[in-house]
Amino acid sequence: MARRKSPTLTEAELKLMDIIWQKDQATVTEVVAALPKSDKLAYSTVLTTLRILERKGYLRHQKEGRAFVYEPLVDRRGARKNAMQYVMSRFFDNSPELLVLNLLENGDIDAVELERLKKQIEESE
Amino acid sequence: MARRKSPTLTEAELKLMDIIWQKDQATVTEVVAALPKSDKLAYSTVLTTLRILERKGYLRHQKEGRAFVYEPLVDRRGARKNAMQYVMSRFFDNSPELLVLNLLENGDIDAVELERLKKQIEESE
DNA sequence: ATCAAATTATTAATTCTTTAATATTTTGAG
DNA sequence: CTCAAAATATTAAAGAATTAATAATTTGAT
Repeated sequence: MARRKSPTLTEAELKLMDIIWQKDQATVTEVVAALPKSDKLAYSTVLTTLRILERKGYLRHQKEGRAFVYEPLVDRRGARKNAMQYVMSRFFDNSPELLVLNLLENGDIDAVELERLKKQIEESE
Repeated sequence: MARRKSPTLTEAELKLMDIIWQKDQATVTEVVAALPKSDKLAYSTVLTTLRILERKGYLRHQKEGRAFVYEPLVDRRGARKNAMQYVMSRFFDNSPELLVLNLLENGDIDAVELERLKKQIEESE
């Protein structure tokens, strides 16, 4: 038997999604151009990965003029939610409270941020 | 060229880590026995995956009596931290505050939990 | 000391990911 | 209409993950 599809976006996939989110929509050529020169990819590489993203339901494309224009079906907000949902279910027993508690315990949030958070909580009540 | 190693624990890996965390340490046979009958795995499958986990630095083993006993090098707390670190860096611009804000906005945390959280924040100040 | 049971090691098949070379198709320019 | 450039499609190689069959080794019991 073989492995299951990755439940979350992989590194390479995420890099391309970042570009498309930032530009709203993009052709293959535009994505290639937008890659940081530190890690350029071949046109065909980008095309293949965009296809995978389409198969996974993160993108769709339509012919516009001569080229395919890719646009997100899942926006950044949605991807964030997916990622959090996964981590929450697999590491934090589906408890957002436990997750936040862990952040607090690990000292990942400094005093200033804590104050701001408290205010945010009060507002959202 | 080829893909990079998964930065986080994969599904199959996580399932086995869950068992070992829960038991503190375990032989291959014990892990196999502890698998839920809904998704049993062959002895050799478990062995292979434990080897991978060892290669990744999540486990180590030592011969104890006749069998290898595997024990965690990364505990649940550490794995949680790894997972959060990854999500935070890749989806939340390294901002734990942004992450928590998203949880609040998405309504993932109910009123009772919010109260409790506020108290926790006050305590940790 | 030998044998069978338990355990580990080897090997392998399948799928996904990542990368990219090359082939084919489309289309704008002349 | 023809041709070259641009774009897409095909193909593929190699690493990683997932699963497992089978081979080799170890060891406790008799």
